Amino acid sequence: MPRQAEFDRDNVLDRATTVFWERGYGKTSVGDLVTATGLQPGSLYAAFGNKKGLFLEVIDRYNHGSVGRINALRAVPGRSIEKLEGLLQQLVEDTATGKAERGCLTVNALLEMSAHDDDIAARLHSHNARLRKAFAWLVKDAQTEGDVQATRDANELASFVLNNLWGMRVMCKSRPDRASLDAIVEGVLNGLRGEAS
Amino acid sequence: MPRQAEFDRDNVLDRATTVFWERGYGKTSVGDLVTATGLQPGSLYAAFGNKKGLFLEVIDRYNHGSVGRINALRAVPGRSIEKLEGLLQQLVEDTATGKAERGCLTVNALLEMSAHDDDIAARLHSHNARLRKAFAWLVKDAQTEGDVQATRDANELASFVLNNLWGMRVMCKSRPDRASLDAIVEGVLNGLRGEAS
DNA sequence: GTATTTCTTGAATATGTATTCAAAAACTTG
DNA sequence: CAAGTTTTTGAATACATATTCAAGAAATAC
Repeated sequence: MPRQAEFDRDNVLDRATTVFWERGYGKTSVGDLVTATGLQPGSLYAAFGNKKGLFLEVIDRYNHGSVGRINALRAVPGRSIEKLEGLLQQLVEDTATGKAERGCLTVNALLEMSAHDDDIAARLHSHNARLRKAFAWLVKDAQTEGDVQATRDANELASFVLNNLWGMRVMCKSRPDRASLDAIVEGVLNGLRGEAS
Repeated sequence: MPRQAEFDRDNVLDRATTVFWERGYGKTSVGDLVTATGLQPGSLYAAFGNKKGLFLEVIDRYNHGSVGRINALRAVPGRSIEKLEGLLQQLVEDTATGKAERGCLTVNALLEMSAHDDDIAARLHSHNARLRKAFAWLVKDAQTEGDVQATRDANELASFVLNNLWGMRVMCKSRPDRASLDAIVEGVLNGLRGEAS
């Protein structure tokens, strides 16, 4: 068993993630990936097949991380509605300070690629389904704790939450004022609590 | 005053809009625009400067239409909250049936281009400001009609509405189920009505 | 130390792109 | 009809791109 690869796959994927995140799929050239990862074209293609293969692995990792963070949050002690609120407020904070200006890799990729590449679209759809399921569990927790109306389906409420998260992933591109972002969080919480009309 | 241009500028812009909307800015080649508009490269460049100039004119027109529709809605008789609900439900309908799969040209462009081109980014930001202002007027109407809590700023509530519209412009790419979309509308209306915690 | 297998290198390939420009065509005015 | 001006044409330009591949380098096994 001679000579093993020199590079660290995780490290390469991290660097590739940054580039794809900042530039998008289409505007990221293989040359950009070569300089960012330190791998020559030949090595990149040997390891990941092609640009698309590398991208698929990047978004898989990204989604795995996102879903993992939600699930980890569930395990932490505390009221679930406050965890949800904390999540939203963290995004507000990052958006208001410009830290979240790159947006969400998944959302960016969905808008850029879903109409052009069925493989990438399918992957992103399954990622979204997984993320929504994770949120649905958190919402369900909040329902049993009495902080969210229990009469409505947790999956659908999770869609409402996700809808606002994604909206903010759009809004972050135009540097919104904090008051508006706070109003969004308030709106989401009111919507979850909501009395039927 | 010799020879006037043969093509109809509005017609050309309409066709260009369709192409940019379906393919995005980056994946739309000048060749695509040539076949879609029927104009040869030279004529296109004479009329619009370059690809970016044409795109800017396209998104200007698009925003003008969006804002115009909201303002026109205000002039129609009826309760403003019902107009808002109708707007949301129309988007739900189009999203559920796949008619809105192209998403929103402005949102698509914002995510694709804002990090890459300052001119386009600036234009889109001012478009967004105009759209939010139009929504704020509609929300303000609903406040004076007593259907939306009057204690909160109309601009901020408009941001909450817009946030959900934009979320749906992301969601439409993954063909969401109707129940989730309905839940979003319900959540928005609850959020607007909202009792302070 | 040698043989063997794998990784690495980076130039070459083939394709696609935005943009320009000189020549031809077409319309208007006198 | 003739002169003048502008539009239209489409091939040429200059550049960027994803991917391949043959040669060289490096590590293991015996």
